[in-house]
Amino acid sequence: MAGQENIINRLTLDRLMQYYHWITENLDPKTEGAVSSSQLAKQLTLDDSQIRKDLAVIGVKGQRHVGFDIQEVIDSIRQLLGLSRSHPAVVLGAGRLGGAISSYNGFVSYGLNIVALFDNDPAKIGLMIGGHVVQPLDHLESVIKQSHVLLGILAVPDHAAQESADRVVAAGIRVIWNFSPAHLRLPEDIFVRHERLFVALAQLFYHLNRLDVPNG
Amino acid sequence: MAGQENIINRLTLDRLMQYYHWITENLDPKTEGAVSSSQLAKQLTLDDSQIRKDLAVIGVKGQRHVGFDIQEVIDSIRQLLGLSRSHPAVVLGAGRLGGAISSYNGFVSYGLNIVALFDNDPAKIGLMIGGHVVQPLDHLESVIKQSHVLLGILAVPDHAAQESADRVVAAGIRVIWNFSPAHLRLPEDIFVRHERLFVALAQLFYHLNRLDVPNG
DNA sequence: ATTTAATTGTTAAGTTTTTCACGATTTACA
DNA sequence: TGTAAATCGTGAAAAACTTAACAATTAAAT
Repeated sequence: MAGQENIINRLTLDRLMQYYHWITENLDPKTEGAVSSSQLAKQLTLDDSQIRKDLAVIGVKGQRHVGFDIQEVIDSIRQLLGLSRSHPAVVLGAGRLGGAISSYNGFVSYGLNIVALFDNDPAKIGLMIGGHVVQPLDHLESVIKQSHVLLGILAVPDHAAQESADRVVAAGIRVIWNFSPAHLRLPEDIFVRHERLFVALAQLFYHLNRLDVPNG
Repeated sequence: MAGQENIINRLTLDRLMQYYHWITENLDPKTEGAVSSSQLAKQLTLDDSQIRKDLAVIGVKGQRHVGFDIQEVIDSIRQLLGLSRSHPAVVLGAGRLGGAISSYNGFVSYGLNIVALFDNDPAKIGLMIGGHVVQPLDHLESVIKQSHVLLGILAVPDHAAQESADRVVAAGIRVIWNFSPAHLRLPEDIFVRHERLFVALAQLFYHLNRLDVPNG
């Protein structure tokens, strides 16, 4: 049916973002008109038909013997993700990780707009981190409402994560980017992306341990 | 064949780490003897047979009608990943992210041992960050060799990533945890885990955009 | 004009991962 | 003792995801 749109899955979205990033970093739409799936595949160590499928999902058509129009790929992904718009977000937790997230310009260039940074530690309140004054948690609800914020970024310690999540959801947040190790239990209509950095250690250590074993 | 061991895949390792984390944070082996797969599944929003299969992979047997012995689960995962050992690592990039990684105690408690933090910005060299003095990149090779470091953590900007990776590999690093957005091209025997935080924005923005659409 | 090489679009095949389903046990309890 | 409830272990089914394959087409080269 017309207009019926399937939800694009996580892996495809992640790869589309990678394509966008690589193309905008490495190609100039003015001098280079097209990019082929095999070129992208080689650069990103992926399968070329995977790339053609991903682009088909968002309606980008290639030209045979030529490839995909760079400007069209860029525009389509920008359109799909709203990269030209500003996406307001609040960050909870003004520790080192929260500070890093709040001040990283790479995210800003994609349209992530941190409107406030919160912490409940009196020693941190008032500090300037990455252009943001650290505010007390009391301000959370009013900021979320006034700035119509729908995205919450959690960079709080494990023990505070569930409570923080419940609180931002109650205040109107609908999408959460969770950097805490805690698994959050939230209503089904709240979208959560867990970053779970610590689980990577499992894979890293496992592979390190196998290096010693000759028969590994 | 005896001793033949299949490589445990990424998803299983990640989940095992989650089990370990949840159990050690929430259960006490002394007071609670066993944990059931359905209990874990409920807490982590997973399928219970998934959990039984993951534990079977590492040889942990449960007891019917009881569950899995908590101490045995903990010990087996610690053993598998070498969580009782110290894993020396170097961090490249003493920006906010590199600083956050270097000073996060959560990683330390799993045995990650940051032996040095490097940067090529003269303004940063000599600074104390999370208990580590920032060193110039000239020291990189000697530190890696002297401390027998096999794990390198990259928290450098996009444009410096490939060069940094090549350099640590040349110095003896075999496993890389890459926080830069760049896709690294390295020899096949070097294990790389890409963190690629920015790709999460694709999913977050996509879901945010769909909230507005009533028919989404 | 013909041939060659490159490239898409897409179907089919293959692989991996997750979920389901249920027999076999075991414990608790009436 | 017998019944009910809980739980594992595992094989089969389903779902999700990736890779292979190739006809169709196009541009470039000769």
